[in-house]
Amino acid sequence: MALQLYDTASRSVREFTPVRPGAASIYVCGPTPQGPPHIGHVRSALNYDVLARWLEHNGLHVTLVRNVTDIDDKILVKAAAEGRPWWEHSARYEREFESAYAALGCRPAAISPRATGHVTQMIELMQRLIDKGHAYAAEGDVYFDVRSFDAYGSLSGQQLEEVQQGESAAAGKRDHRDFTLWKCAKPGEPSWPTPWGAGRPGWHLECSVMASTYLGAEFDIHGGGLDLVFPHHENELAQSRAAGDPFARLWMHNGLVGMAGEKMSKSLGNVVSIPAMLRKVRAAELRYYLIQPHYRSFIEYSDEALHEAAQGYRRIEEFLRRTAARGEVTPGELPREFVDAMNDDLATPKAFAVIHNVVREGNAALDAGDDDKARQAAAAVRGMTGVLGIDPLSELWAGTGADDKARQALAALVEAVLEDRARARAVKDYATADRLRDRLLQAGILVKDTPDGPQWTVADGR
RNA sequence: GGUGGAGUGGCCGAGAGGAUAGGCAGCGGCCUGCAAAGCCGUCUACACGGGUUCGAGUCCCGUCUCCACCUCCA
Repeated sequence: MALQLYDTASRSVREFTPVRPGAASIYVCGPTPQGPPHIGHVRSALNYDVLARWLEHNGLHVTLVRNVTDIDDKILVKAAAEGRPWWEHSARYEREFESAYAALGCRPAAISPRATGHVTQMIELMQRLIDKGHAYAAEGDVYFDVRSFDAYGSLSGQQLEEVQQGESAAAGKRDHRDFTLWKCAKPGEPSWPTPWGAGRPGWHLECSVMASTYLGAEFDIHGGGLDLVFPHHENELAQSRAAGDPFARLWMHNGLVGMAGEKMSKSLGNVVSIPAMLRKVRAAELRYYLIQPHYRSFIEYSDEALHEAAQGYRRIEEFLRRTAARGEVTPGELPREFVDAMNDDLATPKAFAVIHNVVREGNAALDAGDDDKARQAAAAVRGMTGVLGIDPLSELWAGTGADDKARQALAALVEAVLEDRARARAVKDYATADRLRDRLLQAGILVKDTPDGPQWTVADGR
């Protein structure tokens, strides 16, 4: 079965067929870095990271572009309030987004272009739209004429007549639903020269321009959060199509993350920061939590659910560690059911069920002493978790490598204590054995006896 | 007012006309010096009211509740 994806525009699941055979081009709406990222932003990035990994696993050369809208009203307002330049403000939070993505194993995009670096292309697009009668300049602003484009509303299913008052009414607008392509410069605000006067980009224009600059006039997938369908993506689509570009073939929208019945958002202030999350669970566990539910479903954040996810991850991790203790485990082939699940609109919940089934079979094999079967299961688990970016034995999550001198020293000390304990246990001196184990525990070292001898980990206290 | 989506067992979360999802937690058992892990077994479901059908979480109609978007948002 080939990959099927849900397409917002056609409201149906469609087979993915790339514009250019062997390659996949994806444009994802990234952040407007006006403040620190929260888990909703990261969820979005993670969903497309999983998509990209899956496409690559299927042999496609993936080009993923995630933009940064580095100028907008709020950035200007907040920067001014802090008495800092707008570009410093957005650059600072852009770095926070990038590091949050990286912390969760989200691989970098092919490029993360900034809106302000593409003003030349914006001017070109506006000129094309004006030439075709789809846009007009008025009092220094440039607007898109929504009534000139019949398909306006097709992506989101909005009927033009029913759309309520959009952006704040402006003097030069012909119709209150027309949206702003370019904003006239105001005193003290940054601006760039254009044939229609100095100003700065409106929202929407930057994405049309950056998508076509890097991916071409027609590309495979445009993604973003569900809250961007209208008006942002509707407007992008209108601009690009009206200008004559075929634009995205398929539109994907990820579900949002909520708290206490409301969506998490900067404006509501009910956000959970990434560093705060990473004090509760490890990065791989947070990633597991965010990608296990289907990407289109709404996640109602809760500590309990987060910890359950962490438990689930640890179960997989335990199994792999246990098996690896008996011999090297390398990533192997993916079970058919896993492949089918992923091809079915990235059905990660089913994919996770497959992983856990194989883990259980592998654990049973270990208990039965069937190491070959266990190793096979572990190989499959590494393969599956690898594609999802949560392989506990991967370099990314396995912890510091053997090159870490402090860790080596720690290992030597712990092993020495464990040897003493083993001697005590051998003569059934359990009082001494337990005292040694408790001493390690006090130092943060958790010891577990397994059929393969004692295993120790640095307890994370979670 | 318009548009889209959701209500599943203690919790999370799939599925979809005749079903062992999976995880976490609970209970019983095995294993274990203890602990942990693991294995086996097991209890709580499908918002409500009608209807279609031999048979409905699954289809149809109605009701209720919740969420998102139409203002910045991933």
